[in-house]
Amino acid sequence: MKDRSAEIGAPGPTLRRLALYHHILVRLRQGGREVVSCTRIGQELRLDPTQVRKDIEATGIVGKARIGYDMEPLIASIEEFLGWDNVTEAFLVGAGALGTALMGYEGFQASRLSIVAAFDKDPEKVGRSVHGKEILPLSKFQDLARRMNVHMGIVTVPAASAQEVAAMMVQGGIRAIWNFSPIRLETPEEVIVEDVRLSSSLALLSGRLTRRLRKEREEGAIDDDGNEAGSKAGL
Amino acid sequence: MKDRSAEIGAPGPTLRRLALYHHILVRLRQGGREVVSCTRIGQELRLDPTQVRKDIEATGIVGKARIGYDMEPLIASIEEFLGWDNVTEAFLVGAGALGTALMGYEGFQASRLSIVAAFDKDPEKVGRSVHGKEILPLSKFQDLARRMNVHMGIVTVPAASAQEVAAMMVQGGIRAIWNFSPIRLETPEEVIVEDVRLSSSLALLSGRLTRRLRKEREEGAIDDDGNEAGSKAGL
DNA sequence: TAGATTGTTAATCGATTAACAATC
DNA sequence: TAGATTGTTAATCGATTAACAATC
Repeated sequence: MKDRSAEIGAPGPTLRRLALYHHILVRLRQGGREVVSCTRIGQELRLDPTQVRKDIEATGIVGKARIGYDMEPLIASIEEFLGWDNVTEAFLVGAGALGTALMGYEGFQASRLSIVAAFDKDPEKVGRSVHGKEILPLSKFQDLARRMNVHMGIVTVPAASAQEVAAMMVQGGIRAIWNFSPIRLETPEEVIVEDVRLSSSLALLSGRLTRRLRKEREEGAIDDDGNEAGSKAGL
Repeated sequence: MKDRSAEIGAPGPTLRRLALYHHILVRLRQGGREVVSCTRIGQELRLDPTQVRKDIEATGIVGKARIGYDMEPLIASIEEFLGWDNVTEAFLVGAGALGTALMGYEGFQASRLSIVAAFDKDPEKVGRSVHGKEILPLSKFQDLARRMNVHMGIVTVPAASAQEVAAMMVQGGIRAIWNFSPIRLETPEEVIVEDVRLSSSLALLSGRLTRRLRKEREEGAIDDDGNEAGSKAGL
């Protein structure tokens, strides 16, 4: 009865891990490997083999007991499940540092993401070309998105304009938004939003680092004449 | 007895959300607001107020029943908890598209992250300057990191060299690594690693988008002479 | 055959959400 | 005072991990 509507097909953590498996499998295939077990994949990523199995099961493929999975069908199955079997075309809005980087990023080959156009509201930027693609004015977004049947939008504008850009994307028929801004986008439920929150990621890292360093400083400061009192037996 | 060692102070989700709260609070403060309740923060982010309260509680601050929290101490408390009360200096390795973008990224002001130097192994890049900072050769990393007491490293090199770079960082005394490569870094347990997996994030988005579009196409294809049979009452 | 691995069900774990007394 | 909100404990939920039969 409950339909969160975000949960299509598989839970988020599974989708995310499948991308990691894919990366490893492609590497193993290059090394000439033709079969692979969940145990093996789990070793590479330090994940529980049962978890790997469940994730792979979600893609619908069946393996062979005692052997594992045939490499080619497994990779194909993951690619189909992630939509990486065909090119996904996307429009990017916000040709700043981050947007420009994404346009030139080499890491999207596996996913076959193709950023086919970039838009910016800054007249200074419009007309310039980034990684071989001309930056277009925002006014052309909606018409082009519909005509070219582009369903994915990438938001790399500052927080202040992100909501406005998202609304425009929805108007242009965009169905999935990759959001690099730090705000929560309000969108109709038929639109899928995935947030990349760099500041949250950094918060985790800096929060833990700070606490660790503070703690060590405190421990080291018990004795203040150079002896590091709090440290465990030196390794 | 169990010490996962990653769980210092607060669970990951809490740290991540605190960054979101911080962003909203700063905005509300700019608007002149002097107190704020968890209910209010929750509304902005569509989060359960109880969850917001628990997260805030983790920072150690106490509020006032019926009122909420005083804005200034609350922001200060979050900043202290995340280590955002002081500048964190970081070294970045890999001056490609992504690395360059991070160096010029405007979104790090709140966290007071300062990327003080960038390194690259490509002699072509070494010596050039990016956003006002000269790119240095990898060979200088360890010595500089120790001399300047830099504890955070940012990895924006391709997968193939990421492990090698991480090892070098550890050797240079780096204690926290922000990893943008798609591989799992092997590091001693005193090093904190936070992965930003763009391909996993994209997998989630493209996987769901693909399944949704495929499903709609199937539904729409029941009747193939132009009537969109599967669609719900048009809005 | 022996044993590693799949497929699947059950138990555990941790995070989220609900409930409610205390309070200003 | 009334009622919104904090602080805190209990219940729920979903994801991870463990257990184990089937199998090649």
